[in-house]
Amino acid sequence: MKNVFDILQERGFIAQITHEEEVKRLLGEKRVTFYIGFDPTADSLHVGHFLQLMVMAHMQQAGHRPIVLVGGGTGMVGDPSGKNDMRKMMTKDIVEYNVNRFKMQISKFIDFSDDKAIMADNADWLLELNYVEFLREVGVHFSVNRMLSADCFKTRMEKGLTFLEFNYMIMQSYDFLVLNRKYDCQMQLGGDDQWSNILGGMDLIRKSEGKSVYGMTFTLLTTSEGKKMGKTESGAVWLDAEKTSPYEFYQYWRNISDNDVEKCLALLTFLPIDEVKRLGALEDAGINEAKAILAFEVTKIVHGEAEAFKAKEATESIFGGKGNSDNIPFVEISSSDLEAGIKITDLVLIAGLTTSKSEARRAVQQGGVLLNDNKVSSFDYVVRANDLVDGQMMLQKGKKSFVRIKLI
RNA sequence: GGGAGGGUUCCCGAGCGGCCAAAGGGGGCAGACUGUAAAUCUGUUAUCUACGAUUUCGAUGGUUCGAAUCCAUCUCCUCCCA
Repeated sequence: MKNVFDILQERGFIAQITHEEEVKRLLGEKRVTFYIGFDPTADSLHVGHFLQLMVMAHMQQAGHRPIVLVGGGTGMVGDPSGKNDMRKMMTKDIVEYNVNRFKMQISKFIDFSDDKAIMADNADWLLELNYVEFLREVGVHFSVNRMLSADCFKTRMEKGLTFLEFNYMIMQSYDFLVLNRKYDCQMQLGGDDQWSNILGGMDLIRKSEGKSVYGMTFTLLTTSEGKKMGKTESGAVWLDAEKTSPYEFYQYWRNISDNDVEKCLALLTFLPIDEVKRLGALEDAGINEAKAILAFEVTKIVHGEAEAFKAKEATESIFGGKGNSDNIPFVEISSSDLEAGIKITDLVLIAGLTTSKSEARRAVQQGGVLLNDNKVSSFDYVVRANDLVDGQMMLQKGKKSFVRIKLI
């Protein structure tokens, strides 16, 4: 059986690693307990978290034991790494709410049965710390000079850094120590922006326990243009179906840039690496087809096969003229409203294709709104019952946004 | 604690009494070209009961016929000194 380290490496996950040889040996030898932390900065996981979950899944498949650490405590402070400005402080209630959402979502991806994985929340130990005791036990081991020279504080040295945030690194380091004592956790993994924080924890464990532990970071999901992946005009791409529908989710990957196809296939799907390479090397129509596979596979992992299939069918129906149009997202309007006549701008707004009537109006003026495949020529147009085709209407804005209008 | 500078529309950043819904850039959206890609070009980018009206320039109150622009108080941020 292949060492999971090699798998992660050939798929392009690994960015930095503390002791390559030791880690590789360790992972090949025995069951290793490792952890990744997730701070509850929002009420849903997003694509960046998904990458971390994929790593966990690979590790778990190789027989190692993941600890999912939810940051109910660290979330109260906020990680300054790589941030230009201080995050807004979240209230306790929001943090708690988000923590619960995270726990629910994560349990869909990781198998927690039979002690195969552990869920922990650092609120359990961070919130009740005694300040002076903590300083004496943990604080002594940190050199402020060294911390300040850490890369993750660089940008903040210019713009200002509060003591609150400065402590984040120490809290995260302490997490590692606690998990090491409690579960014999030997590795911390994370996004590459977590490198400094991970090193902090390793140092702390070495100094206070005299034990060697390891750290590994993963490449951040960026587009070939260097932007963070998983952002759209309407915000992040969420894993929560309520916040980003499976169809939208599918579409995001279907529209990915040519240059990013191979990377995404390797990182975000379980397709064999040879297949990934083959698909990534395709050109023209081929690479376009590879995107369909990518979209399907990723959607399948996140939302399940049935939803992935629906998204695919909807897509084929819209863009390929075949397939089942029943799966295209829809909104419902009442037949009495339709009887009275609905202005096209209102309909566009109801359908969620724009966020204001002004925007809807502009879209119509620019020739960007189509009703049942016909360009709507005037924003004064009133939609009536005779616009129904087979009892419904297809409303389109631009080239890619489609919504069915159904009657209730 | 003292001093200096600053908070402008999604973001950056001009404006410093009327010509300001506010230059320019980025981003977004739409159109052309395409492969639901990238690049490029064009238009557009507060809201609405829309040739007009309403709300926006950290907050509140004031001066003025009229304020993003002036004054007062508050608040937050950055820098320098302690």
